[in-house]
Amino acid sequence: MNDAACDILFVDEKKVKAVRKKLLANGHLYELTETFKLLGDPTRLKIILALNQTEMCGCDLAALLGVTRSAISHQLRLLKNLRLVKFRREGKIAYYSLDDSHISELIDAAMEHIRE
Amino acid sequence: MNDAACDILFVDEKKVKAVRKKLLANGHLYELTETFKLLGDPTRLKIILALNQTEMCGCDLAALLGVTRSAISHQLRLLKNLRLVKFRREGKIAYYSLDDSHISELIDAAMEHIRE
DNA sequence: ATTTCGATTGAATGATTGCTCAATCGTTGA
DNA sequence: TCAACGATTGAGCAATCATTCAATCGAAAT
Repeated sequence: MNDAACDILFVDEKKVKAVRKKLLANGHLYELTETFKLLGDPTRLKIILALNQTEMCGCDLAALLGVTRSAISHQLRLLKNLRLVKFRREGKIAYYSLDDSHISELIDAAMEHIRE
Repeated sequence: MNDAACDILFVDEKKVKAVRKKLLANGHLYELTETFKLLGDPTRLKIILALNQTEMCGCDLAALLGVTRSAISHQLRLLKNLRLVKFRREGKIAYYSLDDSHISELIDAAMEHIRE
């Protein structure tokens, strides 16, 4: 009847405490989640995969993905914040590219899982 | 004034077409996105990290993360669908564990990126 | 059989989010 | 100095999503 009592009574407390301790020992839990979250959107993932081939400007990316430049810009800001992409400015045009070689390894690892 | 005209006029069409072709050559784009999306939620990621340590039942996970068993069950269903976790039933209790060794490699790769 | 209890499911809801539109910024060239 | 144009930003909207509650299922024990 009392859920709290149930939890306290039947949970393997020792196991839970040990797992929680190790879980909290990872100080990068938040960044880890945010990184995966960024990759977990079709538009952003396509941006990443495109930039993994070659650097592109916002206008190119908008044309490639069929969305407005504004949408691309919003997403690129998020990707920049987590240092997934960087950019260089050439006159009016900003050319984007991947910031970190680890990212393609990350994607390769995910592909390995999908291929089962 | 006409955005469409702008896009057609100033985009590096050749580059965009080449990138698009390679992008479409990856037939697992959808699954790739869904996999990252699943990892990009704090509750689900903690479930994965916990199960990476040891198998646990739903009740343990609920106690560990401080949410209802129902919430855990909903998330586990998603994780099962994409074959990220599996389970064995022992009487009334279902014990969950990771389905695939690639997942911890995936997380390691993400940690590499975060550590910059 | 009936009770127990963990697991599951569906509906409802509050929060998050990805997009577009409109306005503005910054750099270039006339 | 002004016009052009790609990039950026903020507001608003529609859609998605994570959670809880309540009800049900299924296995085990009495």
